[in-house]
Amino acid sequence: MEAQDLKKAGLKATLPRIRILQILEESNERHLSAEDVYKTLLEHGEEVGLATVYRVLTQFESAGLVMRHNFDSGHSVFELDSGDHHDHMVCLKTGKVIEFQNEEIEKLQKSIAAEHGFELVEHSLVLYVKPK
Amino acid sequence: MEAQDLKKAGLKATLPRIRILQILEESNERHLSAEDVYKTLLEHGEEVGLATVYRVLTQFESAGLVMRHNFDSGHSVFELDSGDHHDHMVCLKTGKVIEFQNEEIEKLQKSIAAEHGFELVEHSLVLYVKPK
DNA sequence: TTCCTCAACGACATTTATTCTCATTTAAAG
DNA sequence: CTTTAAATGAGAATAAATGTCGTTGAGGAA
Repeated sequence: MEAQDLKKAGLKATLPRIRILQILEESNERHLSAEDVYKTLLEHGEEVGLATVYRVLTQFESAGLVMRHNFDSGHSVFELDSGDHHDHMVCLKTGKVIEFQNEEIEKLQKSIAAEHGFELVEHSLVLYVKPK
Repeated sequence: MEAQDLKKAGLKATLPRIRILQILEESNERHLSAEDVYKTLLEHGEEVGLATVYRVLTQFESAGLVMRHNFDSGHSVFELDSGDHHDHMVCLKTGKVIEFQNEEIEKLQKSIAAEHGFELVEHSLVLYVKPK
């Protein structure tokens, strides 16, 4: 039923878009770079250009289907936007990414922004951790 | 007295390093990209290569003299490490960067990491805000 | 279903941020 | 002042991402 999701998001249901959406859904990793997606397409024998992957991921971001993260790696990674907001913890040893939620931190952020006369639009919180 | 700071950090006190340190200290902006530093050098008529600017900033980071941030802009910015830890708030309208500290958020982060069996090494928290 | 049109695509050139290479220069120890 | 390893400048090289442009195809119209 992916084609419908695309139409709802205002995007024509083209083959590259459907395939990329599938990869994001079915991948073991929740966080994929454009290159990751591209390589997976190639492995599946799909004929999709790298430029298209970048274009489509950016469109998905605008459409609210995926979220883009810039951890400290110098390139973007994307994950399906499941609606539930969460932050990330990256293990410096293994590179593993763990997601977490904390209502209290969210509240504090809003009040900090407000204290400075701003409204919080979004935020990025990444904890870099190592095994104890 | 910058030369001494460099020696203390284990770096030879070369002209490019001294100049770059000065620029970081004297700039109006606390957060400068490598390009920003390079342009400032050119304006001052200094003959320093761009590659050197990148090298020196990376060395400064390793030596703990500066901190590197990767906001959402696709390139790194650097600020002098004054020792006092703080997080950042970026205004989406003006691009202005405001610094803040919040002890409570810090504590929560540590306990979240601990809950997952990790030790917090460092973190990156950026609030993207707009004027109210 | 077939046709038509514009959005989307693939291939590849280009840009941007950054790093690498290597011949030359320089800080600072002797 | 000499020596020498470390640092530098110039420019080539790389990686991530975007732009260009001729071709293709999704999906509404006929």
